[in-house]
Amino acid sequence: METKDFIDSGVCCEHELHRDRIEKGRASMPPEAELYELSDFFKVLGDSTRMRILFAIDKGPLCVCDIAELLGMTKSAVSHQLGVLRRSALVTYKKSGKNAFYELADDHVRAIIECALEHIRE
Amino acid sequence: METKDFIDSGVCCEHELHRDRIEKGRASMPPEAELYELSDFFKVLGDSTRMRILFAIDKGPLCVCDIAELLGMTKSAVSHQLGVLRRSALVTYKKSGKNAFYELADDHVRAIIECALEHIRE
DNA sequence: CAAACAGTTGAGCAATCATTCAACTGTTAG
DNA sequence: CTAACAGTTGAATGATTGCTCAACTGTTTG
Repeated sequence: METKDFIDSGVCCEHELHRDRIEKGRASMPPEAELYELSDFFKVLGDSTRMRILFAIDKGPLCVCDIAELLGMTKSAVSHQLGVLRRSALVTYKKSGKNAFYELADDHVRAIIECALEHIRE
Repeated sequence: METKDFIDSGVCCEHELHRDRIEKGRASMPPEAELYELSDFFKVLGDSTRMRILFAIDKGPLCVCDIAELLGMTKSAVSHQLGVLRRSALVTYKKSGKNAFYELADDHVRAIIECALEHIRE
C-alpha cells in the first residue's frame, strides 16, 4: 500500500500504532533502581530452602541449630541462607548466650507470602 | 547440673524446650508440593528482565518485537523469558497475523507486585 | 511462489548460586 | 584454662540459568 507513514519501515515496532503502545509501556516502567530492588526481593523468596526457613520461624523464633534439625540440613547451609535473608532484611535475630534466635522481620513478609499462596491455590 | 532430662544430649536442639519450638515450626510448614510451587512462583518474579516485561505489558498488550524494542534486547532473549512467564501462567497471549500479543494473565499478579513494591518503599 | 518479517526453540557459554568442607570466633560448662 | 557446642565465613564445586547464535516455523506481501 502507498498510504504508509514516512516513518514506517519494515519492522513492526516502527509503525506508529506500535510506537504508541511502546511509549505507553515505557511510561508504566518504574525507576531502574526500584526495578532491581523488586526483582532482588523476589529472588530471595525464590528458593525452597529459604521459603522453608521463613515458614519454620513463622510461629516463633528458632535458633540455627533448631532450623537445621527441622529442615534436615547442616548448620552451615542454613547459616548461609539465613545470611541472605538477613542481608535482605527479611529476618532479624537476637543473640542469647551461644544461640542466635531468628524471626520474621515484619508482617509485610507474611502478607506477601500469603498473597502468593492464594494465587497458587486459586 | 543433675536435673537434666534423660532425653537431653550435648546438642541444643535435643533439649525439651527446643524440641517443642521445632515441633511448632514443623506444624506451620505447608505441604511439600505447595512449598515448591510457591518458591518457583517467586523465582519467576525474581529476574529483572521478566519484571520489566511484566511492567511493560501492564498498561496493555504488546507484541514480542515491541517488548524487545522497549527493553533494548533481542527478540530471542525476550521470547525465552516470555516462555518462562507463559509456562508459569503469569502471562497469556493472542496471535494476530504475524504478531503475538502478550498481556498479564490476571490482576493477582499485579496485586502481588504492588504489595511487594509497598514493602520496598516502606 | 519467493522474499521479508514475527516469533520460537535448542545448543553453547558465561555468570550466578546453593551446598559442602574446613577453619574460624565466641560463649558456656567443668 | 580447656573442652564442647553454636554459629559464621571463605573457598571450591556442581547445578542452574540468562543470553547469544543459528536454524527453524508460520504468516503476510509483492
